[in-house]
Amino acid sequence: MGQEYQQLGTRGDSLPPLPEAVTVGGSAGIAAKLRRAIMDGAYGLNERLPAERELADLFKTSRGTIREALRRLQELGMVDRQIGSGTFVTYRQFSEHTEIADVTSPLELIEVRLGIEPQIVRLAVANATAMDIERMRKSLLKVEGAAGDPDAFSKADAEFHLAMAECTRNRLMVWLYQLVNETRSHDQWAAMKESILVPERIAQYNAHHRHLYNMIAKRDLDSALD
Amino acid sequence: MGQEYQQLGTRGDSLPPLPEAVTVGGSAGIAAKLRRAIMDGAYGLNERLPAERELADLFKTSRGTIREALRRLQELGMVDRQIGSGTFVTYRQFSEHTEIADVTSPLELIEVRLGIEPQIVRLAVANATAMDIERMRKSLLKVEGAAGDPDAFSKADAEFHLAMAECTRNRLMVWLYQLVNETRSHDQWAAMKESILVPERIAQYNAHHRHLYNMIAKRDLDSALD
DNA sequence: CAAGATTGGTATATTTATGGTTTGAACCAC
DNA sequence: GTGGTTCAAACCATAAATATACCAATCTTG
Repeated sequence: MGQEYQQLGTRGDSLPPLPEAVTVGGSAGIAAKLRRAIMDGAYGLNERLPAERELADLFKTSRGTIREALRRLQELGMVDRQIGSGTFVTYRQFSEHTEIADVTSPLELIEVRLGIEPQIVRLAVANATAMDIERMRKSLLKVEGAAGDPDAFSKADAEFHLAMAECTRNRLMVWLYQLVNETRSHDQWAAMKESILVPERIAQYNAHHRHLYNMIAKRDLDSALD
Repeated sequence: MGQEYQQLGTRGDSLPPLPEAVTVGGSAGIAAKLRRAIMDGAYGLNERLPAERELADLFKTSRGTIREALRRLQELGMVDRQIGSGTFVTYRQFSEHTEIADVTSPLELIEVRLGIEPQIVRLAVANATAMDIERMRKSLLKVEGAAGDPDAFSKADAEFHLAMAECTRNRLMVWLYQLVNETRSHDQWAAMKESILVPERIAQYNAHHRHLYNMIAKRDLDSALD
């Protein structure tokens, strides 16, 4: 039984001499190595670590020791373990630059959306092809079919409006609208979704959707912008 | 499944002998590979992916695993699946500013700009602070001073409209408008600039600018949207 | 238009992989 | 000796992957 971690006097680790001092052996040392690996990004957020038995083989130690090391990481909140699945990283590297989506309030999103959509309708009425309208029709059916599930509705709703944006045949417009949709998928909006998308509101939206579709399909601009 | 974490050296106390290991097996790995393929353009927009049974054969896995992977892609909004037809890509590569800018025509840019600006004016009238208006005034003076130089005028014009966008106090709106401005700085637009920005047209624009400024400064919505 | 083929959707049972737990032995520092 | 740690092996509970069959919508072909 090679007990290689007993050389307390000598630092076997070739990493720069950290003030944390000598690399200890056993579960503590393994925990430190794994922690370092996670913080260095070797394992990203939500990624799975090797199974306990594999780690035991890799570190030439027993599974019990690996479990002890993982238990420490779990107490540190760096990993989450799930029976039957594996051990997953929950540590988030703080490299994130603040995305616009993270600082956009639902009100700002609605303001932009309301501002863009009338122009989308105008251009859609003018430029939509038969294929565009067909795609829009399918999206309409899908969103109407998802009226019972707020989550599915939200997704289908985004798809419908995107299909409408594509009717403009304006790539920049499609791109802008897609960005708005992406923003919509973030935290604050997701939190509001449940409370906003009550059946009554969904019914209103669906009526509006069908109205928009009919007007674009019939090329009736004045009515669509009511 | 079969991922062999190669045993490196048998150094007793080595650096973390951790597996490179991004290759998570199972559905997660399959999903990652497919996602990569789509984002690399191997499958374009609205293109059909191989059938589930084919993919299962390709990846040497079961259909259930393929379905799980596709389900993840669907949740990411990258694919759409239709019974009897297949799985289709809904992901658009236009996520980088540079790419969309290169394929946007001046007409598309104008369409978007005309669509956004009325809403910007509305929100600006409602939300502008004294400081915002002061900044807008300075930009107005600068753009009026650059009337003789098409290049300087174009730059100052963008600055003026950005100042107006900032009057909305809507970060998403400002962000969108910045993107529009960035797009405007590219080749096709630059080529047209010389021919479009004749003195007469510049005078028209400047009159419009001053009108917008006055209306926002006076909080006069109806008049601004004439 | 009708029939067969193709495709995604669903269900079920089996196998495999993984973390959780227990037990017992060996070793070490105190 | 005592307590703590490590090692080793076995077993359990859960989840994922596999394998198979069938259904429903769609497409293709005659």
